[in-house]
Amino acid sequence: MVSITLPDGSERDFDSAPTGLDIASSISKSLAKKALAMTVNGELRDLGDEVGDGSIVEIVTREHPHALDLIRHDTAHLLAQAVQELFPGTQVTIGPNIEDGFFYDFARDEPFSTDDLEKIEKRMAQIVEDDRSTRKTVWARDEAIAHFKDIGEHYKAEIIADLPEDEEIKVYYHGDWHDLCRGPHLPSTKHIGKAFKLMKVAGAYWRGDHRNAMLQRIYGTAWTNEKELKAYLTRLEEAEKRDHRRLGREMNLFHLQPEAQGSVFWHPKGYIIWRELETYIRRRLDADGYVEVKTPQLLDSKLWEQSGHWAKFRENMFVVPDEIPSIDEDAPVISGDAQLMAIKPMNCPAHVQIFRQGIKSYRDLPIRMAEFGCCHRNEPHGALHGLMRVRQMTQDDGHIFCREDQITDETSRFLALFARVYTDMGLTEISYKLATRPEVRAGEDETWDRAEEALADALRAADLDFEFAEGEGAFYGPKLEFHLTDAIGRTWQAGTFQLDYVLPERLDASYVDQSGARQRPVMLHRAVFGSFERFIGLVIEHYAGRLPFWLAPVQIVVAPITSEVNEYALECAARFEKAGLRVDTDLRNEKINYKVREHSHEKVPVIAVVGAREAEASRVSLRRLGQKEQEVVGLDDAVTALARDARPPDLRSD
RNA sequence: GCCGCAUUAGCUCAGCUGGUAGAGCACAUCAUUCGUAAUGAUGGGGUCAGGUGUUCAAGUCACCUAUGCGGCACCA
Repeated sequence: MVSITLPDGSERDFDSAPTGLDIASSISKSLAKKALAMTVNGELRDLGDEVGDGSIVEIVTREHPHALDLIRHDTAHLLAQAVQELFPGTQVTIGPNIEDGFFYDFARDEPFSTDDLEKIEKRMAQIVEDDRSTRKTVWARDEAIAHFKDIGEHYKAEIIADLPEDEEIKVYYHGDWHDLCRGPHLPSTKHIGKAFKLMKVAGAYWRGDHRNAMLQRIYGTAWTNEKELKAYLTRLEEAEKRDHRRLGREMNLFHLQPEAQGSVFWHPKGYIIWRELETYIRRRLDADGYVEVKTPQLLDSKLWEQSGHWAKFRENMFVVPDEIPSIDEDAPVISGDAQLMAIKPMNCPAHVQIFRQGIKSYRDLPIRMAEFGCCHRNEPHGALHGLMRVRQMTQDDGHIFCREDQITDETSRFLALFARVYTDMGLTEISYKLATRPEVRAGEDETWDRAEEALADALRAADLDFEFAEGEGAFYGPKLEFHLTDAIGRTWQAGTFQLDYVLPERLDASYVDQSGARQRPVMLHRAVFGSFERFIGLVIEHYAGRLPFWLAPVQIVVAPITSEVNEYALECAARFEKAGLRVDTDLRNEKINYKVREHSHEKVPVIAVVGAREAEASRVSLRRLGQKEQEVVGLDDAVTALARDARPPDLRSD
């Protein structure tokens, strides 16, 4: 007798160990039909698995939270199956689920075209129609390796060979087609449904290593029903509309061009956002005890050799010979024995140079040194992306030189600053990561233990949920990373906080302690925005271009209804401007509908419409972006109210 | 950097199997003075990313280069 407990607490008895399907059938016929898989004591399993006595079993149907993952993974198998039927000789590799879908990597000499995707989709639909049933088999390791080698699936054979010794080697059949897989899977292909779509083809390295062969990755999405699929596709379209590259052009904020790839041309309107952010963060830093500095753009390569950057990042630095180039056309421009300079890719070594001037006492610490430092990094072409990944960037950089016993306080202090700024910006969806020691690193393990623990403690003290990014720390110390997500779902690091014991050593920074002995300070690298470029990109996308009033490049447009009141419109604009507001007037001979439409598209927060009635009574009709209602108020009141609205968040007392 | 795709007017895009460029918006001019998301008419504007080749003939085919896009790798 085998006894099974259902989620509602009821028990069912079977003569012998039942399968999930047996259990579902014992409950109802319709449940057996709908069943996709089951959980046994909380673990997701195949419906065909036998269940032992005393287990708690839940039948998983399409409505179950696990269903979507199952469907997506089955769709990945479906894709692989269709590809191998249509393109014999193609090898399968891996095909995991990802956010909103899945991918599958294939090894094939010919690239897949967009037309191929359509063909593959059709074949996938056919296989679903065929309702091929799933069968799980367990293989002996050697047998499995030999088999996959035999059928020309060398990547699979490699995967099996690398599986842990105790791992069961499961091969799933969907009809005749089979694949190595951990499972579980749906009972048959028909359960996948129709709500899937292949999205794109891309290259990807085998095992994520650029030294390996490049495979062809097909991305797809799958949902439990077609309505969800449609909603997802709509979501993608909407996301595209808030892409900062598109809004940057539409709102005339900035542009990029081939002659300066990866470096931004900031237009007047875009640069207003920059300036507002800069003066804002400068006030925040001043208030938080930072001193601001400015350091050279071009520094001798010797300094970079000493700091360790030359060895690690030489390829990504812009290097300049310190000599006058030859004007003789036949002679090489650079003689070859010139001393090399590098355009700074970061500010830290320069800040250490300032720290090193004079003798520092333990009483001087911490020193919080800030710089809006313009850095250049020769990023690979394929990495460049709008404002998010550029070659010239300005960091809101800062380095805190402190004693080891001050690390915890300084970390907490930074987290508090960070929280204030991001709250002010309206950015709430932040993911926190603690990047720990990489394999290749400097420093003792004990030091790393202390450093990682200090950062983790500070995060916990600030009550922040975070995840570990194992092995992703810098070579000199662990990092806190603060990530934001862009319109198309990619995450970008914005702020960062890094502990560094190495650079002070390499660049010989020291202070004098209470006993008069020289000590190494700890260096904390930190940025709140990260870079102005990326941060502005993220802010634009976060607000879909509808920036908060204080950041809006043009805050008010005064639009007269007829030319009769142009004078009055100019007078209003002058008043707004005098109150420090950024205002435009639109005196064009156009209908008010036209003007409202256009400035709404430009995402101007307030349109002040004036006609004869307003001019008569010294009033303005205010229309806020996205609202139809208007508010007719006296000009004086409008000026006062809008000037109040325009205050940056840190200058508001109410 | 790697794989794939793209590059046509300021923007968004047509242009079938090669016969020598088209729309909408924008812009300019004129008319219109019209109360909250497009007034009408007229007009100007392109060495079809750059280069080389195939061809009687190339926006269209091939190759190279550049840039962009989607991924991958990288990211102090």
